[in-house]
Amino acid sequence: MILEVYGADTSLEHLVDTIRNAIASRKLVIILGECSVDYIGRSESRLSTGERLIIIKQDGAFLVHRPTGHSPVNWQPETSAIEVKKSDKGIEITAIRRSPREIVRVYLNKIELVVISKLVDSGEFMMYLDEGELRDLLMYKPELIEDGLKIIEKEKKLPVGSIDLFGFDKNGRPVIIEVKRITASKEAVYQLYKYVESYYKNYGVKPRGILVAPGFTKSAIEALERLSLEYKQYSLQKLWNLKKELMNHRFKGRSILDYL
Amino acid sequence: MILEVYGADTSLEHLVDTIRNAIASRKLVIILGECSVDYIGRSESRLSTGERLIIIKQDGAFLVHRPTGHSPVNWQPETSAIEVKKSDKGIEITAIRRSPREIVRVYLNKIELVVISKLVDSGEFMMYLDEGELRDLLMYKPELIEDGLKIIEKEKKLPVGSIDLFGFDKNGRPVIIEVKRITASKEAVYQLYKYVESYYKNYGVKPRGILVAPGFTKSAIEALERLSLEYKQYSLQKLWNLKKELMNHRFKGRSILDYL
DNA sequence: TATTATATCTCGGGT
DNA sequence: ACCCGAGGTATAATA
Repeated sequence: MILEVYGADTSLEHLVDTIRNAIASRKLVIILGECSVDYIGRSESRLSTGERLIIIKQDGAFLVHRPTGHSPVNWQPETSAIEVKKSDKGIEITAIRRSPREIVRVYLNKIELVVISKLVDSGEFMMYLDEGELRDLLMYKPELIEDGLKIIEKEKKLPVGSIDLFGFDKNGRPVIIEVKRITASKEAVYQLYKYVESYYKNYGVKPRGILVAPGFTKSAIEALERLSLEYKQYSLQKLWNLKKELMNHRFKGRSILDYL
Repeated sequence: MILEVYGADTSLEHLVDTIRNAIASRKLVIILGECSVDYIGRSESRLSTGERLIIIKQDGAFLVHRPTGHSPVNWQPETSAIEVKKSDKGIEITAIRRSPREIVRVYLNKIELVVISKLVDSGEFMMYLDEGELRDLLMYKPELIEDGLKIIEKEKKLPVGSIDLFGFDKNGRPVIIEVKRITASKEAVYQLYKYVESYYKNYGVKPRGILVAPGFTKSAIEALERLSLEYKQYSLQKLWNLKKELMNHRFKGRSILDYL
């Protein structure tokens, strides 16, 4: 790992050069120092002086972090240019984004530490049980929602959007299913309602609408009852177990999950 | 600014102690090193080995950053405990959150740099022209939406949520206004529709619904027409000028904006 | 490029 | 503690 560390004793000129070169050669830059920050773009903001952590990532992502909180106070998700220049008081860094047109400018008046590095990271990131996977698992085992339910399509397109799962119940009545992976709020209910109405308008048959989630807010249940919609709670644990089971059942060397 | 810097030559035992103490005394910890990361909580993820930047903030916020991208690959917005222990290969850091129950565990097998600091940041952050401010400006100058419009209430509560602006047009017909500060999509239309329907049910009078935004997606305009709703485009620049104007008109030493 | 839906969304404000 | 809505949301998928 490349690693250079500069302290408060380094000359500003040298720091400016160092940071410029680091950005040009797509290195990671970490700065600890006192600064104020201006932002102009989709909105406008101004942050007065304080001690902060500034990070310029190897792809130009730009972050200004205060000492607390998960989120950066100012940032630039992707930059078209990052300008570094010496000002009379310290160093000015400007991170520019082309579309939407946005500018973050940091006025550093005290620099305590600059770290330059180059991280090598080819690690694989795997996330389990996102909404799509839940939907696929429920499609594979619709009896978890209701006995006799047959799912015939996922992500069925309607004029107003696409339905998570679509099928027919044991009486042959069409069923529209909306899946959520966290507690469903009334927003989810309106989403489902929208699909049910749209289906009704398009096909002339009133379908059942079922909201499937690990939990429901009170107002969601009220809305469901008011709109004559149904809901079914599922256990994340059960689906997780189902997934593990399916991962062990392989077909032609691939997990069954790949075929859903 | 407190500042301690430790390189790869520091003993693991000493690093463990240093990091533990830093966390206990609510300091900022920055680590550069090679690690893998596990996460279990609202979802589950696994990240295999690679070089990363780990940040533990003064309030316990925990971030693992890869060399690219705005967002951390793993994180904990707030922690109830952070445990640091020496393992056979390196250092293991576990960030625990109580509610929702979540755990992020980092297995560091190479540590290149540890920085401990304490940032002092009492700077004030001001964001201009968020949705609330736009709404207040439109309330002050409703003719920007329509001539003869009178706004009588903001954030009017309805069973299904609260209306941004409520008033009456020049013919005395009630008007429900939904304000967006970015291009409005069909979601915004459904939100407005929900309010219009709810008002109709509650008061027995069909109100007009106007979506006010700097722009509209094609499907938003389709939905508006289908649902007999109206829309009005505003110029962010115009509102920005109005704001600057109001900032200069002061009353009892305070900006007029404070009274809206 | 624009639009849509999701997110371990986060965060703040309300009840 | 839950619920709700806004966000400079970011991000990935899709048309």
